[in-house]
Amino acid sequence: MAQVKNNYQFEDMLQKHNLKKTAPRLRVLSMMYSKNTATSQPDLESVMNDIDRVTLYRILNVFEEKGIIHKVFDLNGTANYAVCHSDCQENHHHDEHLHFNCTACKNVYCLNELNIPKLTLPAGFEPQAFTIYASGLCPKCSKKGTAKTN
Amino acid sequence: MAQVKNNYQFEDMLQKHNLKKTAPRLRVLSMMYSKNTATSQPDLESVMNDIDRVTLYRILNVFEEKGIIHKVFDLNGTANYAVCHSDCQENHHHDEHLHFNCTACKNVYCLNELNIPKLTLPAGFEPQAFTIYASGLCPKCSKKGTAKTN
DNA sequence: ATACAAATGCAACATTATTGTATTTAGAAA
DNA sequence: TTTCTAAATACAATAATGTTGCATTTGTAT
Repeated sequence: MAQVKNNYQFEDMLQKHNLKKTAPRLRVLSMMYSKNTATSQPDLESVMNDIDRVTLYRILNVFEEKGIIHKVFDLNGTANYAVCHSDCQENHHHDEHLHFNCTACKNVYCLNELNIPKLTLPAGFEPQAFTIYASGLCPKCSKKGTAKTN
Repeated sequence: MAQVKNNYQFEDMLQKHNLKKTAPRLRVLSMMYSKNTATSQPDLESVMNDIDRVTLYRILNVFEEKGIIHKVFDLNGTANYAVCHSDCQENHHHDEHLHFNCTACKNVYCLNELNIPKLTLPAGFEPQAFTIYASGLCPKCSKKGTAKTN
């Protein structure tokens, strides 16, 4: 489920990160916290179409720097943005979770719960971060496909 | 090491996929087979700067459709292209390997050898493909960083 | 209430990708 | 070899995405 927060909490978040409480920022926050999937850049732009495109880019950038959201590219290379779970810090993201890209509805899910197995790389490679992408059908779409009715 | 092939083999590859043997296609093939890393779209364009940009896009697209190369987005969302290993077929890629993106030299390595552990997703998710990204230092760059001299 | 830094809005521009069409070319057929 | 045709390339135009600089507005500390 989506993380439910009210406007006061969003204002607190901004204050905590030394960001001014502005209407565009609050709207972006509340939009992203109302969903349990990442939002694509095109979607964000069309939903927030009265906010200047450049402003939106800048809001997303500061939010990412501050560890409020993280950026993830879907299988088409399109930027998607999702709220970070609690333990992200400024300039140090803990987004080593699995990103699931549904091939039907195109939604990107962040599966935080999943623990990523440790991988051993060939000699010489010094990995610092991992991200796993899976594609296929999400619960909603797989249900549709196999359901007797509909 | 890079897979070494000569021009005759490239011509065979094209013929096998019912593609005409043209100079631009052969040049793209030989360029990509000469490297052991993926090539970014910007790099491709600057190296192949006398081939029309649109032609390059179309060549990359058919090669991908035919299973000759695969596209991988690096951590910045930039498209990178790499030759597929043997068992890729038309419209059915087997690129479930690990992509290693070096944070220093920006190169993307396809680590085919590595076997990907099976992951269990939350109920309802029906994964069809996995890709793992790792970022960090590649052998060349990690050596540079720790070397006494240089 | 004022002042100032920060944020927004706007204009211009850069890069990456797509579509349509005329021209050229590879390869098959005569 | 020459001719023919579908395929491939080149070129022009446009769309989508992302960036930079600067003037204006706004949040907030004083």
